[in-house]
Amino acid sequence: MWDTDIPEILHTYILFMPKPYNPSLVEPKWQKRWEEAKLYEVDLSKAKKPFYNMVMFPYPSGDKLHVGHWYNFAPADSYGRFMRMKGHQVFEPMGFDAFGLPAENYAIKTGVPPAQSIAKNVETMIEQLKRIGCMYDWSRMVNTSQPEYYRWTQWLFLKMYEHGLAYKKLASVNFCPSCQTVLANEQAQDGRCERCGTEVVQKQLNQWFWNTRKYAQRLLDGLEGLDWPEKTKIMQRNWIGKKEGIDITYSIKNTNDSIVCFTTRPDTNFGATFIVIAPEHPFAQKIAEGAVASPHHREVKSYLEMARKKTELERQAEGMKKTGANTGYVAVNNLNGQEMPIWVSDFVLAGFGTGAVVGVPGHDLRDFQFAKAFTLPIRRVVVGPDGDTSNIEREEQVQEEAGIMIHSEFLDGLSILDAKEKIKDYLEKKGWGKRVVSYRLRDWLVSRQRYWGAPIPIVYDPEGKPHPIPEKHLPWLLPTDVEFKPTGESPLKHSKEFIKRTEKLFGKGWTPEFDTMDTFVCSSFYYLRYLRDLSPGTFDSSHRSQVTGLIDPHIEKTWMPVSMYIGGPEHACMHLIYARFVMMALHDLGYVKHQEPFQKLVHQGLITNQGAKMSKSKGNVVSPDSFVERDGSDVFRMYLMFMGPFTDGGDWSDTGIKGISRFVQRMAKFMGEKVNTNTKSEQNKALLQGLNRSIKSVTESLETLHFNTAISALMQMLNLLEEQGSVDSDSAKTVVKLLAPLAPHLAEELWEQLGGEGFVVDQHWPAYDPALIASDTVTYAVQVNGKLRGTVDMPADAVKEEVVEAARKQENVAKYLVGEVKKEIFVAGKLVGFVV
RNA sequence: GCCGGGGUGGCGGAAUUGGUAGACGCGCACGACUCAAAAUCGUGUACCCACAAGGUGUGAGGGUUCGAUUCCCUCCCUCGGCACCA
Repeated sequence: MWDTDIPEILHTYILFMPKPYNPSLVEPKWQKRWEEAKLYEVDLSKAKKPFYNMVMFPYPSGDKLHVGHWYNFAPADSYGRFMRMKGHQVFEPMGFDAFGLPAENYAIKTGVPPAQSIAKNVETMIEQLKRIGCMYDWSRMVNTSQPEYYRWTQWLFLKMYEHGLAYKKLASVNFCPSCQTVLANEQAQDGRCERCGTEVVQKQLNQWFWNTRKYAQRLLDGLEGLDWPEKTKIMQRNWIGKKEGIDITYSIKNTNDSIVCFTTRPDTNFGATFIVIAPEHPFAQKIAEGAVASPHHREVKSYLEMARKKTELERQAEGMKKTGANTGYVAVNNLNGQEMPIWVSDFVLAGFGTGAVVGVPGHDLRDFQFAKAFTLPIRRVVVGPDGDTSNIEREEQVQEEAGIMIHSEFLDGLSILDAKEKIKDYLEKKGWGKRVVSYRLRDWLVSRQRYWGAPIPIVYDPEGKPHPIPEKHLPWLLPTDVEFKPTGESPLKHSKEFIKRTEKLFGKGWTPEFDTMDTFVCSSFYYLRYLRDLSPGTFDSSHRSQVTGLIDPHIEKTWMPVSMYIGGPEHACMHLIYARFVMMALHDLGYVKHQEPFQKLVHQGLITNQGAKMSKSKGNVVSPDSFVERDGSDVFRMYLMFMGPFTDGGDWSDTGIKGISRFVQRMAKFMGEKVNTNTKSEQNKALLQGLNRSIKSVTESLETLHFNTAISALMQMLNLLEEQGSVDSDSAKTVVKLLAPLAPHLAEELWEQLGGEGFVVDQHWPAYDPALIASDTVTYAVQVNGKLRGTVDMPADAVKEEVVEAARKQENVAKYLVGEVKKEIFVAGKLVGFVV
C-alpha cells in the first residue's frame, strides 16, 4: 500500500492519522452507553409488536470471529434496528452451540477438557461480538453445553421417549479404524476420516433414533405456509422425498416365502423380467445362513460378505457398475405367469421402500444396466408418444412424462398415466398389491459415541432393559473423570463417577447409557430457551430445584414463531428439518402453541476468498480485526453490505472499503460543519425532493434486505447535500435516522451532535411524502423506430399532444421522421416513440 | 444424471407489469493543493470513432415487438444441492 522506503513510524502515523470522525473513540463510547442503558434488553411479557430477530448461533471456536460471522450477524442486526425504528419491540438474542466435535478433538490433542476450552472461547467470543455493536440481549444468552441448558435437551429426549418418538435399534455407524473412534456423518465426508484420511468402515451398534418419518407428511405440508426461500423449500421437499406407489407381493416358487416390491411404475409391470433384493433383505440373509437351501448358497453368502465390507469409497468408485448374485429362486408375476429370477445386488437400498425392486430393464436405467451385466431379458412395454419403437439396445427408454402401453394386455393403448391408475386398481382388487406412500426421509439417529455432548437420560437395568431417568434427576450431568484418548468406545464408559452415580440412584448392576446426543438436538429448540423465564428462583445453583417449564406458554404464544431467521443455506436439510420436527412434536405434546419455529427465513450468501470457501486448513481465512481497528465496525459492516446483494455473498476483496470509509468521514464532516438554523420551510425544492426520495429508497431497500442499494441511496443523498452546501437541522436529523440501521455508532454520535433526544435507534423511522418526490419537469426519451434519437424536457403535467409536438420539433428527431408516421407511442412520464 | 440459482464496463454491482442500460462505489486518467508524496477536492471514464453525427453493446444464436438485460425457443459456461431412492 505504501512505498517501501517510508519509515515504520510514518506507517503508524498514517494509520492513526487524526480524521474528522474517529471510530476507535466513538464506537466504544456508544457500546458502553447502550449497555448502561440496558437498551437492548427486552421485557418479553410487555411487547405489543414483538419482532423476534434471530441468527443461527455460532460454534464457540478458539479462533477469532471471521468475515463470515460479520457477514451474517451485522446485516441481520441492521434489519433488526430498522424494525425497531419502525415501532417493533425487537428481541435479538445470541448464544453458543457449544457441544460438538472440535472441542473434543482439541481435548484429544492437548488434554485440555472441553468444558474448560469452551468456557474460555465463549468469553472471548462475547467480547468480539460486542465490538460489532449489535442489539444483542445478553441477559438471555444460551450456551448448550451448560447443565441448565442441556437439562432441557435431556427433558426433550424423555418426552420423545415417553411418547414413543424415541426408540433403539441396531444400526451401522461410521468408524475410523485408525483413530479408533466413531465418526459423525459430517466427519466422514467422501468416505474418509476427516482427521487422518483413513477409509471409514461401517460398524453395527445399538443406536437411539427419533421418529422423524412419522412427521414426513406434516413436514412437507407445513412448508406451504412459510416465508422461506423457494430453493430451501425445494431442497426440503426433495430430502423428504415423498413417492406414491404400490407394494406388489410376489410369491417365491417352491417356498412359502414371498417378496414385496415397492414401485412407482406398476404400469410397466408386464415388462418385469427379474427381481433384485438388497443384501440386507431377510430372504437374502436366509439363504446366506442356509435357512433356505439354494444351489447358489456359496455365491450369495460371499456376495453379502463382500457388500458388507465394502467401504463407502469403494462404492463410489464403482459408480453405476452393477454387481450381484443369483439366489437361484424365482418369483412369479401374477399378471402373466412370468417367472422372474431373484437376484441380490447392493444397488438396491435396504432403507428405501421394501428393500426389494422389480426389474423392468426396458424402462429403468439401473434395471437396464443390471440386465446387461447379467444377460437378463429386456422387454419393451411402452412406446414414445410419437409411436417411436426404439431399438431395444438403447438405454434411454425411461418414459416418465408420456408414453403409450404395448404388450401389456388390458393396458395396451393407454397412456402411461392412465395405465398406472388402472393397474393399481387391478392389483388391489386382486389382492396382489397395496397402494403405499414412501418417503426418502430417514429417522433421526441421535446417538453419538462421543464425550462432548448431552448425555442421553437413559439407564439400563441388570437385564439390559432401558429405563428413562426421572425428571427430578435432571440435569443428568456429564461426568468429568474421563480419558480423551480414543479407545474405540464411548468415552463415558471410562467414568467411574458416572457408573457409581447410576448404581447409587438406581441400584447395583444398573448402568447408564454411555452415548451422548447429536448436537443438532441441542440446536433444535434453542429459539424456545432464549424466551425462557428469567425470574429469580426458577433455577438454583444445584440445578435440582423445581424448574419452571421449557417455556412460558404465554411468552411462546406472543413471541413464536421467530419473525426473521438468518443463517447459511448449508442447514437446509439438517438443522432446519430437525427444528421443525421438534417444534411439531412439542406442539403435539402440548408444550407449545405453534407448529413451525421459523416464519421467515433468509440465507446470507457465502463470502469466499480467491474463489474458495474460507477454511483454516486452506489458510485463506480473512480476519476482520485489522479493518475494524483501522476503520471501525460501522465501516466494516457497511462495506460487507455494500459488496452486493446480501443473499449473494461474493469473493472477498478489500479494494472498495476505502469508498465506505470516505463516505463515513464525509458524512461526519458535513453534519459537523454544514447544518444551519433554517427551518424546513426554507428548504429548496431539490433538497426536499432528494430527501423524500432517499427515505423511500432506503425504506424499500431495507424492507427487502437490499442493504447495498440502501447504502447507495444514502451516498446519493450525501452527494446532494454537498452539492447544496448546507442543510437545515430537521433534514439533517432525518438523514441520520436513515443512516442509523446501517451505521449505528456513527448515527448515535451525529444524533447527539445535532441535539437529538434520546438514542437515535429509538426514534421513529421517517415517512416520505409522495407528492414531494415528483418533480415539475420530466425528461422524455424520444425514439424513432425504437432507437433513441433525443430527449425533451416537459412540464410534469404536459399532455400527450404537447409532448409529441415538442418531440417532433427536436432537430435530431425531425431528421429521422422521413415519410409517413405510422404510429405514435406515448408512455406518460417516460417516452415518446414514432414508427415510420 | 436430476433439481435449483446465476452470466451486465477494468472490478463489485444498479435498473425487469418490456420504455433513455451501466445508478452508487472501487480502480484508472487528467487537474487543484504540496518542494514532493499521502490524504483531500474537482473533471472525465461501456466500446468503436479525431469531435459531432453515427454505429456496436447485458454469455451465444434465433423468435415475438415500434422497442427486449426484462417475454418465448435452442445452446454454452458457471455456482450450489442431491445422487444407484425403484
